[in-house]
Order: sequence, then C-alpha cells, then structure tokens
Amino acid sequence: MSQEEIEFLEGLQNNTVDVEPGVDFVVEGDDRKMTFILIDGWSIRYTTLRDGRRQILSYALPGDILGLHINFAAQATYSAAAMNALKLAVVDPRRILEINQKFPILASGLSWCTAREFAILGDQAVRLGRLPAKARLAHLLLELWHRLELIGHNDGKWLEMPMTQNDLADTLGLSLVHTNRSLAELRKSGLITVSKSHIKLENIADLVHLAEFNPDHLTEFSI
Amino acid sequence: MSQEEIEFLEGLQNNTVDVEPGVDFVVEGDDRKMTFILIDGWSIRYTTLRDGRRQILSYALPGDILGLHINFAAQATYSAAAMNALKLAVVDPRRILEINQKFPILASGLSWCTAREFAILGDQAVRLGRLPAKARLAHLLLELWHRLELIGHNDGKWLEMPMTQNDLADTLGLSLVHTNRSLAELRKSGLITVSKSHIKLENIADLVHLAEFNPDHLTEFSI
DNA sequence: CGAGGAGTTGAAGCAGGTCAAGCGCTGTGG
DNA sequence: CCACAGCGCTTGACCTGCTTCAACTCCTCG
Repeated sequence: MSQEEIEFLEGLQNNTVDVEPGVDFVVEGDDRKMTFILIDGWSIRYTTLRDGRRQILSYALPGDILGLHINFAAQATYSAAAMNALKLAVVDPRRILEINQKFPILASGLSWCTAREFAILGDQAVRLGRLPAKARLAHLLLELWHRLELIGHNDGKWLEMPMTQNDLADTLGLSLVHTNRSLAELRKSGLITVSKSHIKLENIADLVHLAEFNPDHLTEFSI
Repeated sequence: MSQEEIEFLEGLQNNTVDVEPGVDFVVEGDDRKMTFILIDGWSIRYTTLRDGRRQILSYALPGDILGLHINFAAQATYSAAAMNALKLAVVDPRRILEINQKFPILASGLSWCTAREFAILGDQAVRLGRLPAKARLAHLLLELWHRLELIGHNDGKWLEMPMTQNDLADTLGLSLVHTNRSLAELRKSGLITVSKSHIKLENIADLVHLAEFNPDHLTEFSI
C-alpha cells in the first residue's frame, strides 16, 4: 500500500460516532446514504415483517464495513442495529467511489470484503434452508468463532456472545423456545458450555461435522 | 459511457460459450477463476450438503454476471448450473480489475450489480428464515417476474419456469412434496395458473401481500 | 421491593417432512 | 411402431421437528 493510500484510509476513520447497544443506526427504507466502518463492537443487519417478526441477515464484527454499495441503492434495503456499544467511522459513500477510482490497492480490499460478505450470506442461506436447528446453531457459532479468530478477537475456545437467545432465534429462523432447547441439547451432548455472555466450543471437530461447516468460505480470500 | 468503454464492454463478450441444460459450469472448490456474463438462458448458484441435499442460493438471468469477485477467493464457494440452454461470455476476472481501474462508468455498473445481488440474496434469506411455504413460493415468483420485467423478458403476467418443482423445492428450503402441495394451494385459491413451463400470476396485488414482497429491493438501484 | 427482560420448561398443535404408490409424458431402442 | 424406462408431477397416509401458549425462575436495575 502506498503512503498516500494509508493516509486516505486513516482519514476515512476520522469521523467516528458512538452508538448505544440496541440502537438502530440504519433503518430500512431510509434514503440518507451513509457508509460505516465498524471500529469496535458488534452489529446486525436485519429486516422486519409486517407482524414484527425479524430476520437477521448477518453480523458485522470489528473491521467490517456496512453500506459499501449504498450509493447504488435509492434506499437502504435492510436495517442495522448495535448489539453492544459500537464505535463507528461514518464515511460519505462518495469516498468509496473515490477509492475505486484512485486507490487500486484499497479498491481491491473493498472487493475482498464484498466477496467474503457474499460467501457469508450464502452460508446463512444454506443454514436457513437446509440445516436442522442444532446444526444451524453450531454453524453460526463456528462462523462467528472463525471470524473473530481472523481479527484476533478470539479468546481460545471461548466465544463472545453479546446477543440474546431471541437474537439467535431471529438469525436462525427459529422460535425462541426451540433455540433455547437446541442450545440445551448442544450443552447436554457436551459440544458447548454456556456462560452468561460467552459460549465455549468444547469440541470443534464434532461441531464442524454436525454443521457441515466449511471454514474455506471465510478464510480462502486474498487480495 | 465513453466510446472506449462501450468498446471494452463489447470486447468482454467476444469469447462466448454454449452450455447444455443441467450442466455444471462452476463447481464448488474449483480454483480455476473465471467470470461469466449470462448472455442468454437461466442459471442457478447452489451448494450441496454431504447427503446430496442441495440449497439453491440465487438465479442468474440474462444480463447477470457470475463470479464478479472471484479474483478475491481462492476457490469457488458455490456451484453454478445451467437451467436451460445458456450462452455465456467467458471473461478473465483480471479484466474486472481493469474495469475498476480504467473505466469508472463501467465500474459503477459493476457496483450496481453487486448492490442488487446483495439485496436479492438478503430477500432469499428472509424467505428461507421467516416466510411459510406458500409465501416463499409467491415471493420467489414475484422476484423472478420483476427481474424479467426489468430486462424486458416479461410476457404479460406469464412467467417463464424453466426449473422443475425439485429445483423450486431446493430454492425454497422445502421438500418436493410440500412444494407441490403449496403450488397446488396457490392454484386452487386462484392466485396463479400453472402450465407446462409457465406460471401465470393471476393476482399480483394479493401475491405481493401474501409474500410481503418489496419490489424496491429490485428496482430502486441506480448508477 | 417490585417490574421487566432473559432464560427455562411443560404441554399441545400443526406445518412441513418422509415414505410410498401411481400417473402421464417423452425419448429411445428392439 | 410399439414397449418400456425414466423423469416430473400428484396424491394419500403417517410422522416429527418446530411453533405456540403459558407458566415460572432468576437476575438486574430503579
């Protein structure tokens, strides 16, 4: 990366904002276009149905970008909310265009993000469409665990869990009650240990097998 | 668009290939990186589980691009197959990088494609996670109908259906039997009419209501 | 000390899955 | 030119994974 590119990238992160847990910072249908770089904390992208039911589409972890392509949409097609306390860099999406035109290395970085996000969302579709409840859970836990590993936020086999079981249910397309029971079964079969705000993955090989998890979908990306 | 850009875009489509119905032209795990522009025909992106069950992630229709970001993945994270007879333009993915560096208007077009593909895949996740069977079906039919409309492939309320009910089931995360029954129920309630290879959407307003379909997710994109 | 959010558990019902059989078309080879 | 194999579709019967409803516990915070 050139000196100029490094400076530009750092400049993007000048305008930061703190967001309280639970706050929606993007609302579906909103036409104020804004791109966010997640500096710290977890957030979700989700949509809401008429009766209030919710489908969480994906999790954004530190380093992830939200609204990378928002310039090409008239409105946001999803909402975004803070899972815990967030620090966001707020970026004018026109600067993303500028990156694509002027800074080839940074532009490649953005394409890398895009490719990975597609793979993650594809995995989410497989979970929702074809895995039974326990496998869905295991699959999501493994996804988050690997992603945290890649950004150095991983504390051994302990996985940070800032979300509630209700959030989990809305991610996995399950009811709260069944999510709770599936979690209990994974616990009883010794695959995980649950504490207040963390889950320990006791046997990663068995979880991978149960979930048919393919870590390549997260790791096999390069610039 | 500049003359140069138009010529470059046309040049991309010089190397075309015909693919027979049913043939896989991308296989998950393959590391031969190739980008395809769908000139004619329908294709699917899908993944396969251990026991052979399949989840179709998305449909590609004429004008769509497959593997736009493949340069940043070590291997394909999905397979792709022809639904009917395809004509594909085969593009070296390095030319995509070239577009991003040299042709800003074309590059914007690619970002537009990307943004739209994200919205479509997000809708697929909502279908799979939170809609009951009939609504899933209605939602998919409306998606395809609107997308065909946008590329001028729409014959009134008749929707081309090159896929089998098995393909539909694997798209919607349902069993073949239940897909068949849901289709029959939509037929009996007068919402659709089914012929050999087409479906007529008899009452689009009611289908939209049933599926909680939001056409903005397809149409509200601009460059 | 009381209210409200998060988690847990039981009981009952149902949407959707599985198994199985049969129909009708189409293509192919004797 | 007919026979039969195979695929796509349909329907019936039964089963189960998940949902829903409801109640209760625990914890936190005011």
